[in-house]
Amino acid sequence: MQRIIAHIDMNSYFASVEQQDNLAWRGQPVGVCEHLGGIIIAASVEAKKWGIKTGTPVWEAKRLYPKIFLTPTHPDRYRHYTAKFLKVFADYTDDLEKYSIDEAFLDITKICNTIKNGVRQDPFAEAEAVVREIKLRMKTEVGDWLRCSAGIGTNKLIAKIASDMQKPDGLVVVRPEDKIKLYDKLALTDIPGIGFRMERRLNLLGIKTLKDLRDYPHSKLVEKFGIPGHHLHSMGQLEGSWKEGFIDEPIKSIGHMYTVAKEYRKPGVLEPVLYKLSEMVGARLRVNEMTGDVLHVHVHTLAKPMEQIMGEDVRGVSEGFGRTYKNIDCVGKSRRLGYQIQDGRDIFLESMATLKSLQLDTTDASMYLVGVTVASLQPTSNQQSLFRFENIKKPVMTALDKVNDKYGDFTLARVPAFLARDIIRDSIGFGRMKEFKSSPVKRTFYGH
DNA sequence: TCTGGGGTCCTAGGACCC
DNA sequence: TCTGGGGTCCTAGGACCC
Repeated sequence: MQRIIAHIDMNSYFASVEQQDNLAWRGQPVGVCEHLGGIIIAASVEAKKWGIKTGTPVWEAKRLYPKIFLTPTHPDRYRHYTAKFLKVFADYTDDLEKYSIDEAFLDITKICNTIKNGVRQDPFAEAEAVVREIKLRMKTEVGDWLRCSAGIGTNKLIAKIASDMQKPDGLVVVRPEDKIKLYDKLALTDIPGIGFRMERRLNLLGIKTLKDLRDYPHSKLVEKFGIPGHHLHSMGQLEGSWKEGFIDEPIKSIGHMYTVAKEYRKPGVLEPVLYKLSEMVGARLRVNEMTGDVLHVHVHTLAKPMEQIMGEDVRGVSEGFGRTYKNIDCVGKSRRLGYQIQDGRDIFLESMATLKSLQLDTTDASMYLVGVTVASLQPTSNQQSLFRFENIKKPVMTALDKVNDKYGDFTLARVPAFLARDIIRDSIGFGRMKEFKSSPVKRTFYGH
């Protein structure tokens, strides 16, 4: 049987959902951002025509198109539509992999290899018909303003590359005999898995194009790169990505991070931020019915001036939004706790201990990002007795989760007394969304 | 005016055990 | 008292993805 994989990728997803739910914004430039001092994280098709794209600073977007509609993210709504389109996909195959919030792989091998009236059908023609039907159903059943681009190929790598070739609302079929043509069209970094750093390392070996990579000896790649050398080889052959197979993989870690806005960068700001992040992580652990025993805390400091890294090895230069970032100092520390953790308060106390052990100079106002992650997760169903004081804690947590689920995060919270003042006055900048709109629910905190 | 926040995988090197 | 090598676990951090 000819293996057939489809990759379906939503176009300008967050921005399209905002337009789907807001008629006045349809056909207009819309930008989604975390806060007005940050960057555009999703731009509508109309905004893209004005040169506004993911990664554009908000101030620049306003300069490019002053009347742009700006909105904060609405993760719940994006998840709502994702669940809807995954349900449509599930009508066509059991081998379905949600790859991210806006894209999925479908193994449609079975329904594409059919025999009608004794005649074997062309599996690629069948696949194209199936995906056209899916695209139509997306418009009628999921959201009439939502569009997606699809790619069809013999493996996940080709399907993903194909879906990227025609946007928006595209459909590209790559038959086995078309594979050779891809080598003339694609750059190294068009291959998912090859980024800025890997491209540079390949360039140093004289590998400048995808053809070069295809023709480079497998054994030499392994010699230079180890295990990733095997992945590079199969990417070069367009034979499959580093991840093949359709597995519903369990969640391995849950974390939150937050960038402290410039005007809030002052000594002592990290603790209340860490507290809020810890409670958010705890709430998600409870929703997912997971606990973990590894805690990771990390802090990023301000980017170094470019002149300081001139001539240095470019380690630490990171990529994103098609741009290369300046050097960023990151410190992080993981710790195995020796017990299972779930309660946000416990997470906070442990992460405070970790933060202290990092011995950062907290008078340094340049610290700007703090994150906390719980890893090495396992489902609570596997555990017998979870927590000390479970009989007291559980009803409290359940009640808190219920209220916050209905009225929004931190409507009700247990705040350690020494942080209460900072958080009530919102002197940490965690509530900058109020630049967009005021919350309909009065936020209430009580000391603990 | 000047860069988000959520993840996964992999490696290197140290600790520790046999 | 001194020494070998293999295996495993742990942590820090880089690279990459959307």
